[in-house]
Amino acid sequence: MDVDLRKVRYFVAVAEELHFGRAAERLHIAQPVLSRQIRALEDELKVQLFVRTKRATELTWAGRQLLEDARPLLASAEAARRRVVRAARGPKTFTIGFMPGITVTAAVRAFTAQHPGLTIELLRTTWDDQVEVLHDGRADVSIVRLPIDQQGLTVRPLFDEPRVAMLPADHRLAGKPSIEISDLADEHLLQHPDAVPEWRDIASELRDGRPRPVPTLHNVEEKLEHVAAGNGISILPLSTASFYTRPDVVSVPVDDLGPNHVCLAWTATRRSKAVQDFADIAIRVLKS
Amino acid sequence: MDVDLRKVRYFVAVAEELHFGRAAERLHIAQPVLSRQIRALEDELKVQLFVRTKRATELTWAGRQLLEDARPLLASAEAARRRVVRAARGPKTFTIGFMPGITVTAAVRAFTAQHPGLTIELLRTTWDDQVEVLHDGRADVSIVRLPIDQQGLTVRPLFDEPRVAMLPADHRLAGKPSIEISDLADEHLLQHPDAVPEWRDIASELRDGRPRPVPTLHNVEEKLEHVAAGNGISILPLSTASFYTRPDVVSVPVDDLGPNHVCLAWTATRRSKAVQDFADIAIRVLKS
DNA sequence: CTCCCTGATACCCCCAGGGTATGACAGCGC
DNA sequence: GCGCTGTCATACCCTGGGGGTATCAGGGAG
Repeated sequence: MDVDLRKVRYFVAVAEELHFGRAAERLHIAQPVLSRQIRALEDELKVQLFVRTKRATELTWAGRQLLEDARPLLASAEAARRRVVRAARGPKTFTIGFMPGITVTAAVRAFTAQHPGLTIELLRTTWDDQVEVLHDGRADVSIVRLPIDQQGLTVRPLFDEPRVAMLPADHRLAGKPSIEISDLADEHLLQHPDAVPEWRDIASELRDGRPRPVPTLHNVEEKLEHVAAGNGISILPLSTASFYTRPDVVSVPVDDLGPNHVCLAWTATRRSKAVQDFADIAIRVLKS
Repeated sequence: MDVDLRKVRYFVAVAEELHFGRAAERLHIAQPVLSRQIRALEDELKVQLFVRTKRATELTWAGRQLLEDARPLLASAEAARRRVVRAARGPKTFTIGFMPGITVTAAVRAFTAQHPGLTIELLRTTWDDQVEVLHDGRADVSIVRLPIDQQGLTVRPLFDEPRVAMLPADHRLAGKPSIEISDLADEHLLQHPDAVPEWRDIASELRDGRPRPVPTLHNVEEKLEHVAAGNGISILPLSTASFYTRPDVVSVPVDDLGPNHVCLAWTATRRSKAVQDFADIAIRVLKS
């Protein structure tokens, strides 16, 4: 009748390892058990998932299809579970994720007025986990900065805001009224290249596409610390830049840098009146 | 570890019936078994899902949350299963749902050229099942006519097309160069009111909101048969209207009727290169 | 030809999911 | 107040399936 999620999880392990022994080890079960579970799954679906030749294991087309579907399925099961556990705590709570520098007060106020019985929680996110908190059920909605992986999410645009370059106070460009991206071509960018798509182009043009290693800096404070130390520069949305101020770092407008798109996102598979209401309010209140 | 989908299904039955006995009957299992399974689910999640007073069963907040998440979860499990079974058939097939009257040839051509190894199947849908085929895994993408329930789907607009009124050839308005919605206020509309949102307004204005019973007509042929018989009128997108022609039914443009929005939709939780590629091509080729 | 690597098979144990019979308790009718 | 009824929980049994270990079977490498 229903597929067994345990078997699906086992399947994913085998599909990823392409090796029953290693997969079994990873799952902390014995190899024969795993062989039998996979065979049981194949029997249930009446479909062959792997071609086992002696000496090699590989996926069939059906297996590829299942692998494609399995991960989101397991993820949404896990997210549902987390949401249920969370819901048990309060009469009803509603968690809003937000990136630092974004002001959600107005939307929260209006939403509270409309849902007096609801406990509203705020969850500060970073660029890395702004989407993750939705998938794992930690937040009901999240105010995100593009670009994000929109996979499995419903995303509604709220507003755009300009981005600025953060430079050490003693940098040669510090104090200029405005600069262009190409002025920064030789600088080391202290963030994931996806966060600043424009960078890829100038970087590959000017440096032959040799990407410099990107340090993993997960929050603004750390980035600014490195900027101040002269290890590189950072591109930030204006509101974030003006939220974190320190004397040894200055911000400079960049003429030809596209704006940062701020959106509201939530899990696409959920229909909840609260989520819908919040979306309506946020779009009305925050949309520029 | 993973939630058991069987238990979740059982939970949904109890949550819907709010009665263990009836739910058990619906599930074709004995009532004590169901009681025990629900309790096991509660223990697993370490959360109370129902408040059982003698004489009544109702949901806790956690239960409400689970009910909200459970149905999409079960649906996506079922859809994944169907897709896997389908994938077992061919080396790789890609199924495109479409509403009658929509020409997909151009997009399919371009897509075939890009994916020579892929077998492309076309699945004709109706207004009722255009979304269903996505949720149950019968199609990978579907070309839909709004309004639809966008729950769980990613929807990209393709183009708009005008809609016309289909009238019996001997109707008093037949042959007019164009009419307005209000001219049709007294007519019986032979389709689901959601399909023609403008209707609700004039219907409630002019007839005190008493909705006439809507016959369940699932395809265009049946609708036109009834139109010809004088049982009512129908609103159709222009391309559909010109696709089905018969001498005893005529089409008349309606000035103040909004256009029909044609979109491409697919399941939001899926990331597949094929789906993404088709979306890019369809938007490029079909977008007006 | 032999050895090793890898998945499959055989067999055991035990728990969980199915069943039936019955209990406990609230509300209602008389 | 007593008994009836409706409803969920408890007690107990049986079977199947998921976990384990020991071992087999077959292909490649040397």
